[in-house]
Amino acid sequence: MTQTDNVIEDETAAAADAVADLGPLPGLIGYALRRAQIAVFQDFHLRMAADDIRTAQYSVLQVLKHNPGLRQSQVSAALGIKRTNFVPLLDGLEARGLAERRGVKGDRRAKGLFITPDGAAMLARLDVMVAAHEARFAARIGVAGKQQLLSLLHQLSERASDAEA
Amino acid sequence: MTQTDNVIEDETAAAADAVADLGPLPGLIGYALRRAQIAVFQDFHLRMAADDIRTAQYSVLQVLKHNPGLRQSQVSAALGIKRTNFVPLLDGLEARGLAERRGVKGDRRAKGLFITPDGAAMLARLDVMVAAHEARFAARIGVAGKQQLLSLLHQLSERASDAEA
DNA sequence: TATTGTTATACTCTATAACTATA
DNA sequence: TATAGTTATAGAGTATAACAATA
Repeated sequence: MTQTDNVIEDETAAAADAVADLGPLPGLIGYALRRAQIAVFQDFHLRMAADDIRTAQYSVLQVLKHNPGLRQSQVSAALGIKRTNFVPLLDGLEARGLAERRGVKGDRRAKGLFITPDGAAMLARLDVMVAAHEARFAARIGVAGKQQLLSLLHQLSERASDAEA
Repeated sequence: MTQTDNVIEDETAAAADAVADLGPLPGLIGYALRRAQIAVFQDFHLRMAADDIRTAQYSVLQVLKHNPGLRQSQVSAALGIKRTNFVPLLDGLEARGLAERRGVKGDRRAKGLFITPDGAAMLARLDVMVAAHEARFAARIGVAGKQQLLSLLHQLSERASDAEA
């Protein structure tokens, strides 16, 4: 019957551009950011699926490694995670023996967070995969391109000055 | 008594960098993308809050404007939204009189989507705010920086070639 | 049989209020 | 009275399975 020029059969991604006119969307920073983030995170999650680790969990392990004993609230704040949502996140890591809560001398309310030996071993393995993941995308834009990109992204996420509209 | 005025108690963002060592995270493309996307989308949502419009809704209105009569599945695919999740999204726009489903001649299963006059008027107003939003972030990185950024982001979200690892 | 739109459902992420035990 | 961690909960966003009508 109606045999339209149906080129791509990919249901979710990519097929987009060919089918419909997206208007001003591709020229918007936010739209391009979202698309790129989906592509990058998809690859990340695929590589981490075997170890059942998500981006937030990986980030927490990194912060614990670099800041042993930091208080729970400070860790969550450093990663932009609400302390209330951070509780079950850390529960999961602790239940798997990858992280640990310990008491803090001088303040019995607070808890200092630590990465366990098992967690450190896990993180070392993850870092290998993250390096491969990172290299994949760095290869697309080159070393100079990656530095340019990180610089631009950092400027976008910098706290807005009060002088701005 | 406790006069907690409208001063923003910045619990989540920004305070991060000073407190903790984030290790390799700031050097990762994915982490920088996520941070930038949060900053940009936060501004977008703040500006659109008064009109109760989200990014996905704005995107749909744009696609309907530029592709009147496109089938529902094609619109959702163009935006990377699963057709099953697209149903309630469009329901919302239709209930507000901003978009419309019409029958398609030749295929009584399909529905062609259209933006209504009210939707077009709404979109025109939104576009003014989106322009201001976009200008805010473009100002941070300059015109050349924005073009560089869009180019780099596009390269990252391009469909991976089979040649890649 | 396959496709279009739909319903139901579940899981993750994120956000708010309120509790506890300390300070 | 305020703070650190916690619980409960609700709302988005996103995922899969299955159905009815139609092709």
